[in-house]
Amino acid sequence: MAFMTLPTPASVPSAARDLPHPATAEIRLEEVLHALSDPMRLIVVRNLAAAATEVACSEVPLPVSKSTTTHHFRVLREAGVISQIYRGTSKMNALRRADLEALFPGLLDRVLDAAERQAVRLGG
Amino acid sequence: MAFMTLPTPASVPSAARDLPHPATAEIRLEEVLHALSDPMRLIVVRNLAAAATEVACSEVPLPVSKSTTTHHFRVLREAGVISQIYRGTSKMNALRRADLEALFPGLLDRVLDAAERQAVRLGG
DNA sequence: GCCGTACTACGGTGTCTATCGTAGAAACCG
DNA sequence: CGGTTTCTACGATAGACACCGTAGTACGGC
Repeated sequence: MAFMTLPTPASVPSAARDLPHPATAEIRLEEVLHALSDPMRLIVVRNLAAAATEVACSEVPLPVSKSTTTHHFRVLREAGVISQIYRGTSKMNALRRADLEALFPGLLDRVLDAAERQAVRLGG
Repeated sequence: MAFMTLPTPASVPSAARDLPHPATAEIRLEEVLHALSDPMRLIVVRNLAAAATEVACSEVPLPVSKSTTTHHFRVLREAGVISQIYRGTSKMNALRRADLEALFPGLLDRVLDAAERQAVRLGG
């Protein structure tokens, strides 16, 4: 079993672990809405929308445990709302803005605006 | 207890059974999104949006039982998405367009458009 | 090689929910 | 009044889900 010390051939990408993302055509409106209907996940999405660059999971403070945070990020990824890639020990997250815009024009922006308005309305 | 046969004074509305609706300020984005994230309820909302007038529960054909249909209409009402009033033996339903538009401008229209696009995309 | 950081997988728990069938209330029609 | 239609309330069930803690993996730095 000599492959254990192989010098990482070109066919093997740098990231050992690949995360499954739905293709754009596989994204379903019901699942997107469900993903966005949880308060914790809405916080995550608003944070990602406000950030200029990609954001690590740990950079989004949620009032739940680490494992629950992981769970919410996975729900968002599996619904097609965010993309995730490993970068070092971190997992970077970004909104799939272009994909969502192509499928559901204006939807994400309206949800973000609605969330902002509600946040202001309820104790800004 | 003479009120049993009172001739319906002005203070008593014609409908004996009153349905609880959330006030506009009580409507929450998370609950609206959750209400819209179910396929059956999305069918209902699209039907109501397409109809010119108010629609009875029985006029929206869903592939589920009668009691399940009742359940879905109640979820939509309690989330603030629709209004319901009894009219004879029927219960009439209508979208709370103005309330939703005031709270979350453009949201409902974007969801309806997204649902339409997805329906076309997935088997016209 | 060892340690710290970041995230995950697993197993468990309590709650919610989508579904059904049955039985029944409320209003209209004859 | 009796029958029909429309919707509901109840009880039950199976599955989903939000949450936790523990244990473990992968990576980077020393």
